[in-house]
Amino acid sequence: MAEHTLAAKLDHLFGVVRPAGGDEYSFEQVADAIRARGGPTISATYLWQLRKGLRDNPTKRHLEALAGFFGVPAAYFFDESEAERIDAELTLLSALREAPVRQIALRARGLSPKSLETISDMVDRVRELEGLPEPPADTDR
Amino acid sequence: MAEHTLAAKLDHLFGVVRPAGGDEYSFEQVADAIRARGGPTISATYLWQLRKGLRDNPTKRHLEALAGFFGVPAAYFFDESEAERIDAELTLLSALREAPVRQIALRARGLSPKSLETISDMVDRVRELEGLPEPPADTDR
DNA sequence: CCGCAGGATTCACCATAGTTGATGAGCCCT
DNA sequence: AGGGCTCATCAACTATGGTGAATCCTGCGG
Repeated sequence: MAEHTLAAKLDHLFGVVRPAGGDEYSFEQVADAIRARGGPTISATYLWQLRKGLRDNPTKRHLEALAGFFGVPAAYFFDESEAERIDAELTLLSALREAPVRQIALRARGLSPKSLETISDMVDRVRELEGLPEPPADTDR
Repeated sequence: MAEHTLAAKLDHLFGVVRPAGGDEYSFEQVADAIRARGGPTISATYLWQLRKGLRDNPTKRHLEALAGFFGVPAAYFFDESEAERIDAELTLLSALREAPVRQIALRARGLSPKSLETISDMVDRVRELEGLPEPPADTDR
């Protein structure tokens, strides 16, 4: 199930870390974003090849760029245990990449259970009102 | 002092991890040892180039092989500050382990900016009501 | 139905990661 | 004082990592 090939990991990342809206990043988008971050050039085609497993064995610089973009340490692509640890946090991590969400999470800490529940309900309600799909499952635990 | 180029790191490893006797491994010895361990082929010349900095940017497999031989995690060869920064982020996440907070963060994703702001305000208000101190600073940025 | 806009594939090609082979400087024998 | 070893360095060459342009899909507006 949990293939620990590079392709599988990348595929997983694509699935989990998404742009604000909802659908996965396109290869093109990722390529552009990486260039924009000051990373090395990387072609959309190549990203596709890596994800599909047609190419494994990218260079150090490209690994750095990928790790940087997806917000994981480079070790994610190497170490198995590290990868697992991070996987547990990943959905939450990508959610927290958006500043406002982050803001809310940080400040919600320490509130009484009752208040938290109220807020949680409110979020769900708004979600419903805005016609959003079911949220991704909490992978942890 | 601590150059954090790949070359410097490799050089350091050569200096520090030595065979039983005393003197450094030769490039040839390392190349052979890596092949013997079932790793990919790697030429002595190439090792030299890497150590001298004439080549940086090796492939994933070669990085794995080097890390394996010298007994360090592959992450060793990547930028430390970046890794630390991301690790800090991940640690922050485990601070947010409390299920309800987590729940809120996950489901707040994708909401309109306006809604997010409203919720954020609400959280602050409740926080105030419950007499909680100023929230912890956002370590990002 | 038609076109067309954006994305996934495909594939031939180019740049460079990585190799092979040669050169020469030390070092140890005898 | 010179042959034979080992090793670092250099200079072509090769293999493969990585790219760009063309092609195939798919959904969508007219």
